[in-house]
Amino acid sequence: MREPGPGHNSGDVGGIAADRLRSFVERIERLEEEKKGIADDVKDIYTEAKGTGFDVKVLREIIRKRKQDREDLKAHNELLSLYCAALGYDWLL
Amino acid sequence: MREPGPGHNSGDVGGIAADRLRSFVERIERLEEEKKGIADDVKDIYTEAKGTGFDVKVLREIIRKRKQDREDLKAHNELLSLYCAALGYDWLL
Amino acid sequence: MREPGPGHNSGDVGGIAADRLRSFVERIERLEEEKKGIADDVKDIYTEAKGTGFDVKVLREIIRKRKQDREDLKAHNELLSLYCAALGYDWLL
Amino acid sequence: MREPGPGHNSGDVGGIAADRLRSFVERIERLEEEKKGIADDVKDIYTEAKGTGFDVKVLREIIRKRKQDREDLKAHNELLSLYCAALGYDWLL
DNA sequence: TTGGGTTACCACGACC
DNA sequence: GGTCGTGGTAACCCAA
Repeated sequence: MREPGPGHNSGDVGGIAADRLRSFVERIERLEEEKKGIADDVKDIYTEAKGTGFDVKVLREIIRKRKQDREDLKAHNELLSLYCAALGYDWLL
Repeated sequence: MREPGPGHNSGDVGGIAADRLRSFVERIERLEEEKKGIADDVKDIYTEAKGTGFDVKVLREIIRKRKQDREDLKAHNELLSLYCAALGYDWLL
Repeated sequence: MREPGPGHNSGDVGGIAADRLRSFVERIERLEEEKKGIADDVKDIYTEAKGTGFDVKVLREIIRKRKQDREDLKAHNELLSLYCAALGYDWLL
Repeated sequence: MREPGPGHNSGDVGGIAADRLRSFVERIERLEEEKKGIADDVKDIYTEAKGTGFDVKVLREIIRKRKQDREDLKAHNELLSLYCAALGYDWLL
């Protein structure tokens, strides 16, 4: 059949590469699913921690703080690199 | 050593199961990293789609709408039409 | 007093026009506060609209779309239709 | 004319209180405009500061840090209130 | 069980 | 094109 029925267009449709487009959609949705799975795992861990008697809110704060510390450190290092580069002190890194 | 040195507490500290807590933190941070990796992959796909000539914003809208419940989407669209009609904003649809 | 006490530098400090800088900070923070106040007012209106029975999400969508350029909106909608047609996702519109 | 022409509905339309709805839209858009005006003012100040020789990025960081300090302080005080309430030490505040 | 407040994530737009 | 800041949406938690 040269003209696929409704619900599944395989060639160009209105000048659009339908297959290509569908492929993008599927790849993205597949990854989004994976991501959601992981997010659920994280949630489970928080739940488990709570069940063990830990305060979830505090735990979240620890995770958050650690993350921002890492980011600050990263920013710091980048600045350092920048300055060293500007000063010709690359050997210092 | 019964009293671990600073920087690495292994037993109960102030009545807290430090190992346990550390384990939670590490598991969560590990998963968060994975999650970020996937998010980056998704971003790459959007970039690729853009390079192929697709409109990323429209693509995102399709992905977003597809993960909504069909009934909810239908109800939302109808309400939107209704409001626009009431306001004389039909050009907006 | 040539050497202002700690906590309030009025002249040049380390070659920096401290007063000037402080003035900028204060003016900005003042405006930011105003901005926040208005943002809160907006939120209140949405709440009020909700209380009157309107769907806030739809209302937000109208506001959002109205501040887009008409031509851009038209182009976007057309592209969306096109993609959906190509994918057989017409139910999504 | 009891039936207003297209573009301006004043009574109930499709069971919708059009006037009410339009009023919400207008109030919100009015405030959003004000907000934008203020945001522009802020931008101008940054521009002015830049013209005076200040590093805008650093200035932004100062504003940001001060804001988060205020928020941390707020959080701290709330926690303090909470604990005092829990302990019956309200007189301490 | 649901509604409302809070929080975190994510996408969009502005600026550089 | 890359970054930053902001706004919206959805998830989670608590209270009723």
